[in-house]
Amino acid sequence: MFDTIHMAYRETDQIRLRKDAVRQAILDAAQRLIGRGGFGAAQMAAVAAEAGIATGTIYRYFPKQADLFGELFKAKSQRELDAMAEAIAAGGSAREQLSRAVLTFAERALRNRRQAYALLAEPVDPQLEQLRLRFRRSFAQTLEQLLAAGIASGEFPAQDARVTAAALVGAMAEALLGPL
Amino acid sequence: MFDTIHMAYRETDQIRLRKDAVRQAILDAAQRLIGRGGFGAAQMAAVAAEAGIATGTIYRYFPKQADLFGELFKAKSQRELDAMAEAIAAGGSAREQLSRAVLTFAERALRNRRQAYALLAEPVDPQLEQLRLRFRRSFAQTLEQLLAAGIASGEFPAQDARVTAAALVGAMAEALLGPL
DNA sequence: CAATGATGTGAATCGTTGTTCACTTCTTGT
DNA sequence: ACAAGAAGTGAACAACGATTCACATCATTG
Repeated sequence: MFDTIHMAYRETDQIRLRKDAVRQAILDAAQRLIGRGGFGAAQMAAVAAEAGIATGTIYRYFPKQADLFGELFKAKSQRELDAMAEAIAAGGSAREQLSRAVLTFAERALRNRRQAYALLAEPVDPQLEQLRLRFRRSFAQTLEQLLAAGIASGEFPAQDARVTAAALVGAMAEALLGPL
Repeated sequence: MFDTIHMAYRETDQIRLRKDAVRQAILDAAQRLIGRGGFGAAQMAAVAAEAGIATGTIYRYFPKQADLFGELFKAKSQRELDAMAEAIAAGGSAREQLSRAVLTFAERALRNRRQAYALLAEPVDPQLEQLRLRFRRSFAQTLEQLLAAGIASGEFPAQDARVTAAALVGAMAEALLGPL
């Protein structure tokens, strides 16, 4: 009885690698579908089919759809935020920085319209909407800093930088809504 | 056989009045619920309960939920559009007109926040989203005319009035999103 | 190979709302 | 009172996609 105890199974590197690959395959599949048809096209069954696995398998890696979407949403939004920050970091006058920031945002959105629409305006469930709001605030804060610097240096007239920043974010989004 | 033919029933004024009252009661009930919790709180069953009638009765008056919502959406949005037009019609310089237009919009939104959120940003089904887009365009067109006049008179610098108008609409909406 | 424990599966289930419809109730004209 | 037709009812239904779960399969170690 006691000599048949088996400490069988523990995760090996081989398995860990495969699991990472599956996880990535799910993310990639979802990304492809979102890139083509927005979040609406990325139903769990469709993602599974695109990834070549069963629906249930997704749930071994992401407890909820919102977790899967959230991870992608964060990654993509963060990339846009970084791109804008980089555009600003390139230096120049506040006016030049602001111009580059807005232009960068718009150009990148127009280069990947479906994704931009998904990130900016597509109806999503509350959990994602929360994320979207947070990122909008991040964009606004980035612009707000820039504005504040411009105001301090006298390059921009005195104004409420926070409101102006929010207005800029809204203006960019709305002006892009047509083309998207 | 033939002497028992009854031309019974035809709509009388009494009935027409009652039907109008029921229809209005449905609209009022929906408006109250939307004013308290947005479109999401105005499920058909809830509207019926609020109006004191059965769910099915609503469908005697509105074939689809979107028809009910659409009628309210149009009425409310049109009122806001009219208010903005009135603010502009009060005259003055282009700058003054623009200032009044934006101020009017913001003040009215802040006075009825839940409704403003419902009209501006709450996730809704595609048919309503279409309406929202159309009204956003109407607002933009109103502002665009104003901008064009200001540019023609040399009061505003030369610019693409259409883009600026869309940006203004977006800026107003986004800047209000925080308070809402 | 056997035992163990994990991962993979996908059909069935669940939850949520809008919508329907067979039936009841009411109104009208004879 | 009665027949005809309309309005009112609300429980049942439909649609849709996320989520579950009992089962199959695979990997690991003694």
